[in-house]
Amino acid sequence: MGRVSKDQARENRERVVASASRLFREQGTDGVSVADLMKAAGLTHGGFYKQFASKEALVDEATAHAFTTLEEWRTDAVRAHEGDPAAAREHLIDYYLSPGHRDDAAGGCPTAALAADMSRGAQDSTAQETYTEGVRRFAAWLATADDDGLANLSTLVGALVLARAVKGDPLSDQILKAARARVKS
Amino acid sequence: MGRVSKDQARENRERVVASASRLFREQGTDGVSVADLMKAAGLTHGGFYKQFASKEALVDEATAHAFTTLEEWRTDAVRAHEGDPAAAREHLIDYYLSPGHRDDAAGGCPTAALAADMSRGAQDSTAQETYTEGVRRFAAWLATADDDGLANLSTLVGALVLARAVKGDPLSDQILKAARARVKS
DNA sequence: TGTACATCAGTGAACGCGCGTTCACTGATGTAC
DNA sequence: TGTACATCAGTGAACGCGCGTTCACTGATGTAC
Repeated sequence: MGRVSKDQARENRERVVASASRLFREQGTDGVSVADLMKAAGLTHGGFYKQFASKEALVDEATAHAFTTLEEWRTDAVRAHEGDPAAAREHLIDYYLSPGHRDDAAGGCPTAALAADMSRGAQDSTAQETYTEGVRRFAAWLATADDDGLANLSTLVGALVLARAVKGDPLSDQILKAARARVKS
Repeated sequence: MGRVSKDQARENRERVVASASRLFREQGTDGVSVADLMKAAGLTHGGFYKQFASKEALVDEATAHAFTTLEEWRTDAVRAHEGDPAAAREHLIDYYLSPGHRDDAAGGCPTAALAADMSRGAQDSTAQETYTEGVRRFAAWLATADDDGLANLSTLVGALVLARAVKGDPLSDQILKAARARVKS
C-alpha cells in the first residue's frame, strides 16, 4: 500500500481515536497495546507514529473523545424531556445504573471506566485534566438548587464500579438497584 | 545464601504477601512485577516460585490479606465506640472519606483500590470471590434497620475513587466533603 | 549427642514473548511547471 | 490539461527492554542412624 489521500488519512486517524476510546474504557490504557489499537482500526502497528507522537498522546485524545459520550447522553436526555430537567436527570440515572451500562464499559461512562487509570497514571497529565473537567461538568449537570451533585455522582460512579467488580454475583444487580433508589429519592 | 530455616521461610513468605497486598492496592496487579514484589520483601525474583504457584496465586492471597485491613478497621471502630454502633460507623466513615485515606491507597480499603483489577481481571477468579464476599460484609456492617448499606457503600467507594482520580485539583477534597455530608446524614 | 547425608529456600542467569518505538521501503497522492 | 517529481500514510521487520516463568546451582537446615 502506497500513500493514502488526506481524507483517507484523517478518517483512519479518527477511527483509531474512536476505537481506542472504547478499548481503553474496556481494558484500561495499559491493557491495550499499540498493535491492538491499530488492528482494531484495520491498520498495522508501524503507521501509528505517523499519526500520534506516542501512546500517551493517544490516551490524551481518546480520553477527550470518551467524554463526548457523556455529553451526548446529557444532550439526548435533555432533548427527550424538554423543559423538565428533573425528568431528564432521572432518565440518565436509569441508564447509568442499568445492567446494560454495567456490561458495556467500552461504550459507557469514562468517569467510571477510566478512574483507575487516572489514579495510577502520571499526575498532571493532559488526560487527567480532561478527566477532572469532565467530572466537574457531570456533577454540575446533576446538581440541583440545594445540592452540588458531587454526592450523587459519587453514588453513581461507586455503584457502577462495584457492580462491575462483583459482576457474575447477584450482589451486582442489588448494588445497582440500591443506588437507583438512593439517587432518585 | 543456602537453605533457610522453616521459620525464616514462612516469615519471608508472609512478608511477600503483606507487601504485595500494599503494592497491588497502590499500583494495580498488572502494575507490579514479580521482581518488584520480591525486591520489596528483600528477596530476589528467582525464589518466587518456591513459595507461589504463579503470580495469579499471589494475587489471590494478597487480595484476601488486603481485606483483613478492612476487618481491622471495623473491629477498631467498634472497640472505640462500644455499645454505640452508629458512632462506630461514623468513625469509620470519617476516616474512609479523609484526604489521608485518599493519599494512602497502599494501606487503604481494597474495595476501592482493587475494583478495577476485579472488573478487568479473569471472571470467576478466587480473588474476585474474595472481593465479592468482602463487599458483602462491608455493606452488611454499614447496614441499619431500614437500609442494606449498599447505597452508602457505593457513595463511599465512588467518592474515594473519584477523589483519587482528580487528585491535585481542589475538586478532590470537595468530593470527599460532599460524600461525608451525604453518608452521615 | 555426634555424624553423614538428603532436602529445599533462595540465587542469578536464562527462556520466549509482547511491549513501545524506530526505520528503510513502497507507491499512490499532491504539487510545480 | 499533461507531465515529472516530491511527499508522506501505511507496511512489516527490527530495536532494546521488562515481563512471567524456568533452571542449575548453593549451602545451611533438617533428619536418619
